Amino acid sequence: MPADETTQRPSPLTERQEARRRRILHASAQLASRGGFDAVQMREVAESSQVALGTLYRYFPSKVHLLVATMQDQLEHMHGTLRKKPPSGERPAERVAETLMRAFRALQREPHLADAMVRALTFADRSVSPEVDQVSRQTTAIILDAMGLTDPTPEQLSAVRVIEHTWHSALITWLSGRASIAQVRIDIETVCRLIDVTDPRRPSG
Amino acid sequence: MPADETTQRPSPLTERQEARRRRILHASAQLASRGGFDAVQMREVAESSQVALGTLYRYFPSKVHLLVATMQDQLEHMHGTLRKKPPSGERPAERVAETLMRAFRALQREPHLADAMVRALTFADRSVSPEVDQVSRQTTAIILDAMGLTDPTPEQLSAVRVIEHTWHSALITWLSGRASIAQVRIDIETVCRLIDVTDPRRPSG
DNA sequence: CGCTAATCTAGAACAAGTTTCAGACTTGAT
DNA sequence: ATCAAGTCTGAAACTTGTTCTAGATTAGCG
Repeated sequence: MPADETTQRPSPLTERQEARRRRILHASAQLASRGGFDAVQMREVAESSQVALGTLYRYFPSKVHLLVATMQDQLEHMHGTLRKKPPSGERPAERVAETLMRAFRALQREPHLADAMVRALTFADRSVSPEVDQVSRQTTAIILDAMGLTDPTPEQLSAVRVIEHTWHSALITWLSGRASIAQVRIDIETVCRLIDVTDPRRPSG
Repeated sequence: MPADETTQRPSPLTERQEARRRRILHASAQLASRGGFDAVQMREVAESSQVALGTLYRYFPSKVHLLVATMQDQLEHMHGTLRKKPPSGERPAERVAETLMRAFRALQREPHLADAMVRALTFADRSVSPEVDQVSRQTTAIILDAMGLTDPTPEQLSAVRVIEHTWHSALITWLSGRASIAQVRIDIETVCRLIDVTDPRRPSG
């Protein structure tokens, strides 16, 4: 597969560039933690990461790109954390619900950061598709991990996609104050039933 | 229930005010149809609806408010259209999937308008909660209509919420070019299986 | 009709995302 | 060490959402 402009691998960064990138992502997460999406102001990110505004834009071509990259960063971290303590439920549906609720609790500890990342993710337009896709793949991996599957059927993949849809949208309703934590939990548990329905070992699946 | 500031009924508008409001919503939908969220620029909306910018902001306190109101408007219209030709499937799950696919086809005819409305809806923050809630209630009504239910159980309501989550999020993935029309259809059909699972007439529900 | 409060208009001003540019600094190759 | 190409900086400019102001218009009322 030839590398087109949306797939090309980033040319390797020098040490200083890598350091700049990390400073930027750190500043972004820090500002987001304080006041959510609106508090991440590009001039402030540039200033607190000691980088010129133009440079910030060279690394991340828009605020949404920056916040989606911040999310990638946090997700990787979370996937690592989740791996250490695998979910304890017996049935796959239980394990997935447990995993998502654990992630949800982590987000509740930094609601502003969650706000910034999730809003950026759903507001992203086509120019951010590759990055958003990457986040989606990572999320899929987390869910499949929890299910204990390495070789899902197309039906199961569809169920996983629906779970991801529900996860994102439920987060948004919670973040905008239209749903309680309890309601998010119920919705997650409800959608996880699809895992049972699409389990090929089930007779009626 | 006392009317607080978020619930208070709007004082009745004069005829000219009603006309202004309609002109604004019309201009908003028109610009959105051309170029989506970005093409709805407040100065342009004001100009093409022959209203001063300040007046536009008096009617709709932000661009997101305006677009969510535009969505309310379109949804009402769609609910009316859908009522005329009720879905033909036998099982509730089929009828809901059919209804949503019909709505989806309508959106495909105006993808830019869909983009503007859906992006506004998911980007809306707490200040728009009442309006977004209204849209959500309207969507719930459409789905319950299709199910043929007037008295849903809490479990069924949860399934409906999950269907709405999937609907919004699947639309977003389609609008941002990350999912095909076929994939949206599959996701809708998949999530609609929850209707069977939560049907109280089923033994294992 | 004539008054008062509310509403509307035009336009300036402000805020934050984004772009641009000239000049200084790094990097990599020779 | 030196040169060319690429990168970074600081600052200004531009765009679009939002706010503000002063004056004109309108609506409701006696």
